[in-house]
Amino acid sequence: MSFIRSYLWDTLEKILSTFDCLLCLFDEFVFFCNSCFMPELPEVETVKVFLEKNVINEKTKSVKIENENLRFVITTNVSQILSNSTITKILRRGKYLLFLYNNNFTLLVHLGMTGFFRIERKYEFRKHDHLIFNFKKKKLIFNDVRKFGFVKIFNAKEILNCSHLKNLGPEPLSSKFCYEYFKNNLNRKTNIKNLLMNQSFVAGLGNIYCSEILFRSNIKPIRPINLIKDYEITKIVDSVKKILLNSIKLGGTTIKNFVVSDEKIGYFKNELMVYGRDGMGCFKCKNKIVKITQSGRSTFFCSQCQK
DNA sequence: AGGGCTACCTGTACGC
DNA sequence: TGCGTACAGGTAGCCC
Repeated sequence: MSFIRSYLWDTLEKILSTFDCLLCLFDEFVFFCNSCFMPELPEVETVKVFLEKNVINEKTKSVKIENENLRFVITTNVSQILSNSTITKILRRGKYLLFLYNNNFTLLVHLGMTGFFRIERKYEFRKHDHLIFNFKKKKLIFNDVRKFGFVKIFNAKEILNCSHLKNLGPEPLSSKFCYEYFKNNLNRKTNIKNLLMNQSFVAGLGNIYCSEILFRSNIKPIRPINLIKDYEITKIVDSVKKILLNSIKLGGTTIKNFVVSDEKIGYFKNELMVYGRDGMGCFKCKNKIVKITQSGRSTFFCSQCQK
């Protein structure tokens, strides 16, 4: 009996300590989760919310550059400019993050394919750490395995006119992205998937969401845009907004499940209807999902449901 | 002018 | 087991 009691107690203690440990690492788990997938608009928005909670009004004591060789070399003036300044606001534009500082400088951040942030009280080096922001009681670390991401410093006045931001199309969740805007921009010679992927047409959509949006709209990704009917424009605009909003919402809820249940799956993986499902049955008609290559990128669709 | 292609990068999966 | 190769994708920059 005492053996059983002791065994149960040990087990309970183990479970509790694991749970406690998981809770402590909650913020890190959030970004491991993100790092499993390419950051598109909803993921960048989730990162933005995380940063708002953790680094707003925190004075940056110093910035250490562990490795300056990202997509663009990190200039040494980044650490000089940001030391002893305070982040007052975090903004998102498309897939870009903007850190606004109280000294009229703005740090432009792109997560690339695998970039993510984590917060630590005591810094522990991990492979592919590139940048460490030292605050009074914590550290913000930028890690990027494939180095497609970058950080660049700009004067606040120049930032909106920089080459990365000046040609970006409207935010898909804004009222600017609507039927009229879509209709007035169909004078390009391309197909619907490439149009949605084009950041100058609409900012923030990536390869995964484009496949999903077109499945929801019942439109084949290779369709030339001059053959898109008016009612289909409405359908696409609607799908863009619904899918993005749903994904942002899920980003905030199922991560908790991820932590508690320790399932090593991304939060929107369960929601994917076509992406990565080639050879498998369509959820609507059971027909096999097809994978093709468009402009060097994989596209997934159902030839039965999408015309 | 603008559309299309490719390099960049590294971990992972797979075949031999 | 171990090696080689293909693949994944966001963006800039080049080419046509």
